[in-house]
Amino acid sequence: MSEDERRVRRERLDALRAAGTDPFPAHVGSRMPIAQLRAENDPLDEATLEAANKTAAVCGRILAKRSFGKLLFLTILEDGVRLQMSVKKTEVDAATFDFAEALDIGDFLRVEGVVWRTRKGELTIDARKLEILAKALRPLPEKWHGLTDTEVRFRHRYLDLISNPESREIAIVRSRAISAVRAYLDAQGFLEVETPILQPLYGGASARPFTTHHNTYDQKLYLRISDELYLKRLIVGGLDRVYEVGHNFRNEGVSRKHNPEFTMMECYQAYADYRDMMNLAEGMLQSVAQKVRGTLTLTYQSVELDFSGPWPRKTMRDAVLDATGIDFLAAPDLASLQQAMRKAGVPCSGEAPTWAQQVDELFGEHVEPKLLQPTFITDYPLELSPLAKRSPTDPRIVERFELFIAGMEIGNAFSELNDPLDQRERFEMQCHAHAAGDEEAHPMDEEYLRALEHGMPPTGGLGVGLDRLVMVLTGAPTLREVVLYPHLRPETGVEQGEEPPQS
RNA sequence: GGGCCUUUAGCUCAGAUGGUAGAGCAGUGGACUUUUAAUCCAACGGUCGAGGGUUCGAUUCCCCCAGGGCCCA
Repeated sequence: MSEDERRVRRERLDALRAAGTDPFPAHVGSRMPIAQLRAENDPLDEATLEAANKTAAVCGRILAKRSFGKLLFLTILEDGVRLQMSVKKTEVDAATFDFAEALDIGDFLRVEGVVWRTRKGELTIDARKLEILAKALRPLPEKWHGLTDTEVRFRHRYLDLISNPESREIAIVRSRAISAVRAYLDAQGFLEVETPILQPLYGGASARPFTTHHNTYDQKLYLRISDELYLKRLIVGGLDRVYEVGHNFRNEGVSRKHNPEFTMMECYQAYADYRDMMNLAEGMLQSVAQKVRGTLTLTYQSVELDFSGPWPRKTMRDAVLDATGIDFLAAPDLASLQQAMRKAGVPCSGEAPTWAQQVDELFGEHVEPKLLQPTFITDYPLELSPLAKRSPTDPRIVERFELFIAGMEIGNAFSELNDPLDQRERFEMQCHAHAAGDEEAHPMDEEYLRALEHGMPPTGGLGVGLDRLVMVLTGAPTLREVVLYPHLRPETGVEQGEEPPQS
């Protein structure tokens, strides 16, 4: 019969209980964070520490154990910082030494002891008193190679966070970045609000929704695909600067840049337009980069990104024209645009059903991947933007921009359409598109129209994809790296609540 | 959804033109008071992702399914 590690650990847990020690005590004695202990003692040399003979107590999880018979070294980890501890047979009683020897990698403990420095110069706490804080029944991933299996890293993110400091760093940067976004908006007088995630009607973006059901009301509900329409109703209500940070849900596949649920910041500002939103976006992202990375020069996949402004602003027409030689405004319908593409030698999938979608495809294929430096692309075809205000100079386009960084759409903004009659027409256009097979087309929203009919001031709105922003800030190659729990298919053949054999 | 790759011990990985498999780390026993990927000795550890087919025999070849990755839509 082979040794089963979980059984061995379980037996040790039982032995602790049998000896009257709670392996999961409720209270933790006084302690000093390891980071603080290091900060105070790292500058001190061996002789100084020996003369000081300082006592301290720290807590942490055991990462490694090196035994020398009468001397034991353990490496513990607390809040991302490591510390070596020693247990000497000559300095503790026999029971404490045996207890230390029976500790497993992964266990949490509290140690009180004397701070010293080894011959090799390692700051170490020499135990006088040891207490277990929590027993681990499973081992940690391998100490040298760590955990690399992507699937395990995502399914058991806690192991990833322990094993891979880069993953921990991403989680920390993410949190700080989102805090920095909030701080920036708060400082600009924006009010953070919360709007429904469960909505009777979805809207504010082109996407298919998830559906769910409310039992007691026997009501069909959608998980929101954006916050937009509810936030703009608050503008109607006189909350002139509002924002929300939250999850949106879009019923679509997973890719390097997509997860079915993702985090978005949306903000709306009364008496502003999309130009104001450009300034806001630029200022916000510069502030975030400076705060969390301490610089306006970032490196993404070995490309240096310069966040110092002003960021280039280019119309979609010019961007497509420069990349392909095609002026889509001079080819104002699908047939002439596709003819222009053939003439320019640009491959045409022939799948785009409308002029605007052909423009979108051209842009997505030939322009977007090349937009590495922060760039605002402005003036989108009206059909692609049913909630944006028409350009006063060209009725075919709207006052909208998207912000691109590292070849990804990071932000989307427009001068919000506040003409209820125009908005109704746009919804009707969307309904026709839906009837013609565009499943992502926007549904009619009478409640929203009603709010607009009461009057909405000129308003600028901005959405920023925070997951992608964190990708840019951390250099992460995929969105899954910056989402702690990315969407995965259900695992097959999972061991369910398996009990180790009882002794 | 399509193409390619991948799934072997708890972890990181080898491997056989078909004869049921190895290493390092972890774990176990032993030695060891300055290690930090500790070292040394010994024993232990596997439904080779699931199912089916071909075969005397499949983890290996074929089919199919599932998970994961990359690229494409």
